[in-house]
Amino acid sequence: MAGVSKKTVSRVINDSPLVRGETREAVKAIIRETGFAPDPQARGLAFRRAFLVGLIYDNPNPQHTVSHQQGLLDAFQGSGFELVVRPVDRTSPRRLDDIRSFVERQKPFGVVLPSPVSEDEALVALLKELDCRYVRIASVPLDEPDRMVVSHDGEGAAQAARHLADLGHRRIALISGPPNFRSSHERRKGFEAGLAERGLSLDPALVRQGGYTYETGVEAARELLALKDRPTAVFALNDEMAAGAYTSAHAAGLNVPAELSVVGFDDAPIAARLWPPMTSVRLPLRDMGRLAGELLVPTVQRQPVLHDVQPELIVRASTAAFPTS
Amino acid sequence: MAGVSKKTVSRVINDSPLVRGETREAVKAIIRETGFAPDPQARGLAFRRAFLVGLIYDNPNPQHTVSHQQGLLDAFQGSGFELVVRPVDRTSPRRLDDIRSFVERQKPFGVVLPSPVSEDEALVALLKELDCRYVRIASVPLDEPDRMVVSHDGEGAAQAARHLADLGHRRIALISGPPNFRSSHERRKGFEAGLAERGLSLDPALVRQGGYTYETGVEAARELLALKDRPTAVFALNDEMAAGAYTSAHAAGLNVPAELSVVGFDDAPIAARLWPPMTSVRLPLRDMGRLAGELLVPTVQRQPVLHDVQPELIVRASTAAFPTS
DNA sequence: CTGAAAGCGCTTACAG
DNA sequence: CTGAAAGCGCTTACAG
Repeated sequence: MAGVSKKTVSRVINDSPLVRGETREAVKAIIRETGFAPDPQARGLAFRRAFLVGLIYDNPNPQHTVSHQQGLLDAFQGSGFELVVRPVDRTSPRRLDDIRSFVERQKPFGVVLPSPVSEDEALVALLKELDCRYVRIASVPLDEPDRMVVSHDGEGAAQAARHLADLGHRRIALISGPPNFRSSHERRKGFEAGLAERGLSLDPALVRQGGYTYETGVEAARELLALKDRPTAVFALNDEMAAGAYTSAHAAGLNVPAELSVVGFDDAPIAARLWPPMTSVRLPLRDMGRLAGELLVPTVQRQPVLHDVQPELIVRASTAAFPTS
Repeated sequence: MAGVSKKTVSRVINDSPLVRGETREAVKAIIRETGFAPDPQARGLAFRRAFLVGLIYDNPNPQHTVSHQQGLLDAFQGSGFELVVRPVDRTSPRRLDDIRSFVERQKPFGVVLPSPVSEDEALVALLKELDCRYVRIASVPLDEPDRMVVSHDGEGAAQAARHLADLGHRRIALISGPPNFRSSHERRKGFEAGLAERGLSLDPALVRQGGYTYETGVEAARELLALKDRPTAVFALNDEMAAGAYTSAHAAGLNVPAELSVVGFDDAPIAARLWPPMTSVRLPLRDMGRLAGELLVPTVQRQPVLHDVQPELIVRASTAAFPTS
């Protein structure tokens, strides 16, 4: 009803093919001049689906959460989608009811699930039942490609293994993660594969299970360093536990890296701030968030979307040749 | 039109006083049985205001962001409000346009501004112009009480000062923060006040300005430790810079705490993971978020809401008596 | 204190 | 390819 027609505008906004190119351009021009922006509430009501994307997370590492948020927002740039944040307790049985009521009430456009929530098959089943789109972020493919961003943690762990092997280490210890985290298995498998490439294998006596926390890292490393024939290098499956290994090395009076090389995983901010600065495997967390967002949200002109991301070993000063030359 | 009437339900949900107690209870009972939940989209459309609260932040410390989010969600528990996340670049002139279009389009119920965004008066003026409610989180009152959560950083810094003075330190250095952060001034003022209580004063020769980053902490501490008459203790106005002080102490071959006591501010996760574990001032970040949420959102039965929160010095192993007995 | 009407700003079928 | 009608699920005045 403005300079042009009236509810054809709706068609233009929603990219309906039933509009002549001429008309479309005219309307677009007006929209640009006016700075018109459709009301997301009204649009959502009519669509029966809100322009919100939920981030459902349960990660002890705030860096992961914030980086994923950043990446998702990179993807939503100018799309009109908003990011809504939903922490859950993955050990709580109430989590399913929480998510059910969130999805039923808010009718989000979709949700993204970083690990370890992405590994919660009961939650994913619920999402399917509710007909809610989702994208999972995990270390390995767990779903059809359009619903996955894969970080290949195993490859990162393999890089760590090669690095330590190439430095001459032979007695290499591993502090693993909790068995209910998929990433823990993938990182371990990748590490063993990397060692195998160099003709080495993991000595079961040099493996301790941790829980991805600082405290469990302290304890696991304490045990390892108390061994008669102690390891000359240790790979911890995340930086929190690697920081724990530093602490136990200090407590045992061992110098890092002269007497013990340490490698972590995550390249959290702490890695570069410990002394000596720690070698660690970096995950492109922000990119992972961005890819998840691109997968979830339909953008007008989208390049072929990637589903994979590659970890990278950041070598700092916590690893040294053995024997010391 | 159900067991009872029909659009009286609306009145009940919105706590209108124009409903008889009896009717109200009857309707509430039905609501409870049915598990009925009003559609936030439709409600928002009619109210011309969405049931979303925006968190507008620009904080380099992800722990702050995530803890504030947690606290806000604690407050929104069961209220039907959702938290939408909006990082901004406080140095970008575009930030005002970004926030303007966010507020105009989404019509959020309100926004919360943690520091340093809370100190951005141009942004606050914009919010007022747009008639958008807000709550600021800052180290000192910057606004009327109902729009403020105050963390009293100065008091935390004073505790650090007293602690170091009581340990016998006299040559105490300060690594300050960037001048455009209000918290930097407040922490410094509080620190000087704490020293004054013990009859001490800050020696200008022992003050260096940092930028709240690890790197600036490294540099500031390097200079301080190179002084002929070097300090025996250093207070850094955040943990990132305090971690930098550890690094420079290592580089200078100085033992913490035997030759240098270090105190940080924030009690970030890194504080407890450094070696030796670091003494630091803790801010109750989650509580701060919760209070901001309670201030913003009208809850049925609300206790008198607090606007203040108190920091607490967490003493660990980076501080020791001087001279060493 | 409670009901019938009109409207929030969009969209989806339905005709032309 | 484009317009007029009905409806998304709620709320705010307006009468009773």
